[in-house]
Amino acid sequence: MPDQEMTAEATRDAPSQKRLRADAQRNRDRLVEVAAQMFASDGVDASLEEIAKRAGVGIGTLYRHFPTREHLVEVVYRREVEGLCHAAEDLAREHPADVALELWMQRFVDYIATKRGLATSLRLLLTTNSTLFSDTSGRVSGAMRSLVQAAAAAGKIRADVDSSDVMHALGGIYSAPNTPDWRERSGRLVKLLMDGLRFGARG
Amino acid sequence: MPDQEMTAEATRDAPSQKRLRADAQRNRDRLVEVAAQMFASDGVDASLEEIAKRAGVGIGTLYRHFPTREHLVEVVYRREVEGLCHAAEDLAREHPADVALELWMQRFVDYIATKRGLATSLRLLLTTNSTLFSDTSGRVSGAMRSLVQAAAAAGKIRADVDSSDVMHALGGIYSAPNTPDWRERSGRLVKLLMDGLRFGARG
DNA sequence: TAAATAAACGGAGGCACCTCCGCTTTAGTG
DNA sequence: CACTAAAGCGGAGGTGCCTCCGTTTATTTA
Repeated sequence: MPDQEMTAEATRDAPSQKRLRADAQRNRDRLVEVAAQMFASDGVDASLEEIAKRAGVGIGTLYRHFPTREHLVEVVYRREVEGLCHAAEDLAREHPADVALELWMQRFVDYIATKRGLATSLRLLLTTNSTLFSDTSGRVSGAMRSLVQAAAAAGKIRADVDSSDVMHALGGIYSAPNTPDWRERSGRLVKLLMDGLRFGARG
Repeated sequence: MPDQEMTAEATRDAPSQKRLRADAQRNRDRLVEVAAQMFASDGVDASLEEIAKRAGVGIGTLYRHFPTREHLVEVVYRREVEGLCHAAEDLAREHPADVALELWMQRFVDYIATKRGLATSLRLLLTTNSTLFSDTSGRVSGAMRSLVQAAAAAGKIRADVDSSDVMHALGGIYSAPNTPDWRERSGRLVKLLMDGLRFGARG
């Protein structure tokens, strides 16, 4: 068996599959956009009919583009990761290396917040569609690595740390309970971590 | 935190929780009975309304007893395991040790068949409610162990095998694809295994 | 045995899911 | 442009989920 299922390949902005008609593309984009908001605010069980309505399309259109809820979740998730990785590049361009790293980590917290919301649905996806996990976690840690290395090379943070250590330090965010003050606590954790990283930097 | 959630404790026939009113107990039993059949034939996504109807109760009654689909699945699953373990004792009493073992393994195949049907829903349960898994897998392998040891002691099968090896041999059944002829193939596997076990027995 | 009360019942109703197919729009072609 | 085939749209409708609450029934008490 050459490839098993071909679940939801097209990441959309790369026209890898087939050129969509302009209106179809527009609708699809809006759906993903709205779904991302809804999933973030209401959890993955957000009503698909509501998503369709807010995107200004019929429920049929939603289902044509995303045959199951999981398809939609996957696309949103990939988009989230994509955004996170892009942000790393942009931040690196526009800020001093250590600031870029800090801002990115704050953004990472947002990302985790989304991911927690998606958790239940993702659990299913990640066991089924295991490439999804390796794909994305690889990309994310890659982004972090380049930020850390850049900051270290610029002397903005100490040189004796490995990006995987930093990643590991952020791990605390995952395991922390989902309390209402989770967001603030995580923010403080990032600041603290940055202090630790800056301490003893040569720059 | 002493105990986390207390999900669906009462296994029913042990009045561990609270004495139910006679009619309530009757309805509950019927629901579980019907659900077991329906899950087996239609998969875990069987319609709950249909289950209620066939059990001759209203949908409200079903939901009072089992607030979520998962609760119902869990009870059915536990009941399945219970039955399997009881069967081990009964068979051991009524048949020569090796025959008992063989019959039980055939029954084990049926059990797996159910479990596969339940797989999707169970996956969720088994990650959430981890005691469920350790509970049941312990009980099952315990039942198998006593059958194997009895047969070995009686000289009906060779003595140089461990029950965990037999368990492991049955593992092939799990991983085998879910083809239509799965049942027959599994049946033959059991026979084959028994031949292997009997070979060289002193009895 | 009759009355009182707590427990259980059941199904209507509201909401979400998803399919199906007649209608509309787009992107080519002459 | 006008025309047409293909692509896309959308929402009605059938089904299942789950809650809520007025009605029924088992059990207790007198």
